[in-house]
Amino acid sequence: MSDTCLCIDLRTAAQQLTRIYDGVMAPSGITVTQFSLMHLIQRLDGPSVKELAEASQLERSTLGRNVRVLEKLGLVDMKTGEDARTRTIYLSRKGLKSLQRALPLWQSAQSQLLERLGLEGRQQLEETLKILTTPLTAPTKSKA
Amino acid sequence: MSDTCLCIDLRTAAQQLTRIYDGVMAPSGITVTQFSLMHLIQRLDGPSVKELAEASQLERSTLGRNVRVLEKLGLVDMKTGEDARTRTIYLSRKGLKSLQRALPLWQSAQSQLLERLGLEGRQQLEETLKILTTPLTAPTKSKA
DNA sequence: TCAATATAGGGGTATCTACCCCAATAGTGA
DNA sequence: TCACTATTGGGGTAGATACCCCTATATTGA
Repeated sequence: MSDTCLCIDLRTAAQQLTRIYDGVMAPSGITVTQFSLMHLIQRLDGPSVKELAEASQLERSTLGRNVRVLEKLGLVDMKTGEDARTRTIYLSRKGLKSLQRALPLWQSAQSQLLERLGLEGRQQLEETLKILTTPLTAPTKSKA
Repeated sequence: MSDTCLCIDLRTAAQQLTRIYDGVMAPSGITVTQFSLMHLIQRLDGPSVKELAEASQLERSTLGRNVRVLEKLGLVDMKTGEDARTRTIYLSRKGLKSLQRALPLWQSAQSQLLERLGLEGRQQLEETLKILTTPLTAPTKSKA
């Protein structure tokens, strides 16, 4: 049992969970990945690529490409910010509608799963993920 | 707190964990993804693409492409099976050496994390992932 | 036997992801 | 002011992933 790779196990579970959410959200026309990104865009209210990347914990270039997909789908718009280097990202009208259409579907999947987990299970999961994503080789207390 | 998407949380954690493993395993020259695939190839002792895909829970085409990367790196070889439609996959000498070089590194990362989790945490995680990846029941599909 | 069906791989295409590097722009210090 | 540095996006490249569909090869049934 302990010979299966924690990392691969977690990744596989995440992929399966993605498929579950995507299945539920299919009628909305957007995936859970897109949904969460759009949700974040709405929250941050016109973030730059860098800000959105940090908030989503994705590489700037990765995030940039993901946003471009949304842009191609007409779900978000971008315009140059005051700082001419930056590009601010915001939902288009169509994007907002998609987000609103997707919200109850996401809610449905999310709440079913939360219910399954129970409050304790949810907290345990959160704690466990924190433990697993804390960098290794930190030479215990005090820095190098 | 419960407003963060379980799916995205899990995926993000898996990505971070992948980076952790990859960091530890870097000296071996292979990633944790490649490691686990090669490990599986060794275990299954010359699997077909389909068999390896099932064992790794990946799409056939996905798995095929992943194997091709390993092949390009000279880590695995393939040859046509008795059934001329199939291609059997096995580690090359170089692949075996890489795997052996990587094993203690993987072991190191894995055991450190397992220790952090504790036996109970490990079992809880396993249970939680099972819960999260069990398909949802059809949400009373009333058309539309 | 041989046509109909099923299976195995793989290509086309697309998304998500990351790393490295470059150009444009902003900020800073002499 | 102006050269140096830092920041922001984005391109190049590449891996991992999935879906759809095609070809080659079995398998099966009439």
